[in-house]
Amino acid sequence: MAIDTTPSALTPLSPILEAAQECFVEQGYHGTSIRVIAARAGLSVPGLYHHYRSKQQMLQDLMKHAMTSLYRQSEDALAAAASDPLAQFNALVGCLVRFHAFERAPAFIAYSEIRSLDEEARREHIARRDAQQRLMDQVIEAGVAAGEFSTPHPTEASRAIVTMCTSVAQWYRMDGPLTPDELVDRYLVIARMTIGARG
Amino acid sequence: MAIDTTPSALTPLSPILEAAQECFVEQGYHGTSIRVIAARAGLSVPGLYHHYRSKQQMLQDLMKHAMTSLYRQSEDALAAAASDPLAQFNALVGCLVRFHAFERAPAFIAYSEIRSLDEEARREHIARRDAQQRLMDQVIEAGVAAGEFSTPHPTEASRAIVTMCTSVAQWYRMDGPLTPDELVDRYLVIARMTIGARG
Amino acid sequence: MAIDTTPSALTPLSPILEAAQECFVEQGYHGTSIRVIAARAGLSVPGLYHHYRSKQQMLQDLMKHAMTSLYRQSEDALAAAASDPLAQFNALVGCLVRFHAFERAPAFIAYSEIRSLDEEARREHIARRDAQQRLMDQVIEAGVAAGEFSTPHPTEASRAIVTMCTSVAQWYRMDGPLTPDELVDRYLVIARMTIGARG
Amino acid sequence: MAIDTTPSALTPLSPILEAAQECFVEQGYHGTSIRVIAARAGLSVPGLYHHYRSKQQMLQDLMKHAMTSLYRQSEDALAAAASDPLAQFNALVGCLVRFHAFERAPAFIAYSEIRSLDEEARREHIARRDAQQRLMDQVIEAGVAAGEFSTPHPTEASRAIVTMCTSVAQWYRMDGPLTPDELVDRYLVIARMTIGARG
DNA sequence: GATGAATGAGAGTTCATTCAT
DNA sequence: AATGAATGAACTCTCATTCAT
Repeated sequence: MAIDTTPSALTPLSPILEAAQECFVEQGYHGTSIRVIAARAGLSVPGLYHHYRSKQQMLQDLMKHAMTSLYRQSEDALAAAASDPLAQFNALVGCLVRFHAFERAPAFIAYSEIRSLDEEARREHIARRDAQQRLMDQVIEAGVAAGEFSTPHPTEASRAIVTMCTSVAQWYRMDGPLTPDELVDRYLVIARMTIGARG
Repeated sequence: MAIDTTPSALTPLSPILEAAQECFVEQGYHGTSIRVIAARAGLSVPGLYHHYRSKQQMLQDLMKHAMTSLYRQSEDALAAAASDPLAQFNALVGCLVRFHAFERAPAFIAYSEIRSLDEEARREHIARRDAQQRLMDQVIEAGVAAGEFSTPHPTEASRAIVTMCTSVAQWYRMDGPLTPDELVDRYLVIARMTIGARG
Repeated sequence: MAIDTTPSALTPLSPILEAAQECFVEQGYHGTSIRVIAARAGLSVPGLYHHYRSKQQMLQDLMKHAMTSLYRQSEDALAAAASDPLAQFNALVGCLVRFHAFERAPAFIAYSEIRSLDEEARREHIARRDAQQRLMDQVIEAGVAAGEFSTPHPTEASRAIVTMCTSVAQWYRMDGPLTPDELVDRYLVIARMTIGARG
Repeated sequence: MAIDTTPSALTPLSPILEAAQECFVEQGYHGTSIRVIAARAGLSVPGLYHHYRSKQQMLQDLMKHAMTSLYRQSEDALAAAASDPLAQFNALVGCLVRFHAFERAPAFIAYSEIRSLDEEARREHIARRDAQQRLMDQVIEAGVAAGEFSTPHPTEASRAIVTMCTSVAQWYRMDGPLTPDELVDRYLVIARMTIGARG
């Protein structure tokens, strides 16, 4: 089974957002000061404010960028795969694992800084997260309906699988013992067992 | 299969730590000020310092309390269960799910505030977390060695299972659609499939 | 005619408000930084915030203190005077002149920083200012009704008289050529002519 | 007595100064940022600096323009009037009232932002203000010397009358209950009473 | 055992101003 | 003539922490 592990071509961030992203990963949103973001980006503080209205704005831009990127990649992966449930499942799990392995920083922030978002942005973010979860829910439901998957608890299994993929962002290192391809292969095997995929 | 879902008897926290815990869950360590902890605990700020050396101290106490509680409960659950791999696995997964369902706040902090710990405390915390992970690793390895579990990737499966249990702390509500017993039942089913437990 | 020019016993301000008041007079509200208030009061910046919620709060306290003091003194002066229109008029003008001569700083701020007040405080302040103006309006109306005052334009005369008294705060110096008694005497003469008081 | 209430033909301000003037009236000099002036004038910030050296420069230009306009109008009004004291007094008071009614913004700034001027500009401004006051002083002194005015305190009366005229800028509205002509008429009556003009 | 008062340091943000283009 | 981008300094305000009482 040939799996495309080409690094996902995430549209690049501005140097400022890149700096903010690194800081948020390392210290968290509230643990990061505007001053260290500016220093990391090689600008003065007002130089930074020339481009972004506030620290909160940077966080919102980062979160939106991460979630829409993941969603788009997921849609693309599903569209490119065969339409049978197992192929769809493989495509989606592969996409999730790759995203969280290759794009660790945005992926990490996307679920660790939800509470740091202002109310409205938080609502929007959660809506995006739920839409992302629904992609997996639907693929699994389709597989169960087709008799391809045998899990008795599709909803919980769906959540469990998304969670295990998401958590890759917390520990995976490209220079660690597992190549990206190996990582994806193993997670596909595990995920298929979790839902009781045939074969 | 009778599963004990008695709320785990976690040794109670001081009112101050209880207040700090709630704040850390809602706003994060860096997003929480000493003043709001004091207010929540019904004390003055110096009153709080009379009991705890610093905000960092509170975090360390909370993290240690959470991790040692979980570890002790895990040991107890394993000791109380039959010694065959499946029983041990069931006991450990059940313990994890229950802990993260009943003790959401400490469980949530235990993995969301790692980076907020001072260096030494962080090292200790990570050591505890790894020890906790090793419990699952060992149970799964034993099952695989005994031919009871069929997963080809025990290490990754172990991590995946711990992760799915841990994530319960993020969404489970006692007043939601699933009773604790149902929750544990379903996660046991899913986890056993994930490792390919026999039967 | 014996006029009591005892310095009005304005309830004293806290050292912080005293400092803020001086700064606001010299530099204006927006031209005054919290730091210079703190320095003038002999405190650190947070020391100042321990007592007052914000710079705006200091301004509001000062404005309210000034306006209520003036109003109370006006009421007292009117109550202590004979009830005939001229006596009432003399009492009120004398009170106004004395207040703006002795309490130059609060008096000056009370009309120079209205636009610096937050919306609600501004509404309240204007209500107090209007109530103060109404005291003069009523005294003059009574004198006109009684045939004691002959001005054909009581409303405008009332405003003009209050204004001329108010403006004393802008130039009068206790160590200047006019003693307070002389000042009051002259303004009484002028004000009585303005409304065409009999005799 | 025919009073000319033609709106005083103040030489027009540049759009930038016009914008600055409005801002200074609404927020004060220190409460106004260069950015909001630029926005109001429909220019970029550097575009604004192309025309004016600094915010202080704008203020100085505005203040000088206001004071010289008022002085020139006063001279013109005095020159156009008959030479007897009452006619001169009427002309000057009428001019003052009209200026402060028609040119509220410059008039308001001219006395509310004195302390915001740099030292040298402040000295010049105060000299202009004193010269303006002297016009009134002289007219009143002449009337007293001629036995036309009976005030025993010409200096204070002069200040009081200028103040009452000046304060028109703070409250008069062209769309309010008083037409400009009525306003001028009433203030003339009041002012003449204040100095005890004959007849 | 508890608190009102205080503080140095630093938070996010905006200031007036300049410069390369 | 005009602007996007940049900056040092300063803004209001809050931080974690301490100390005299």
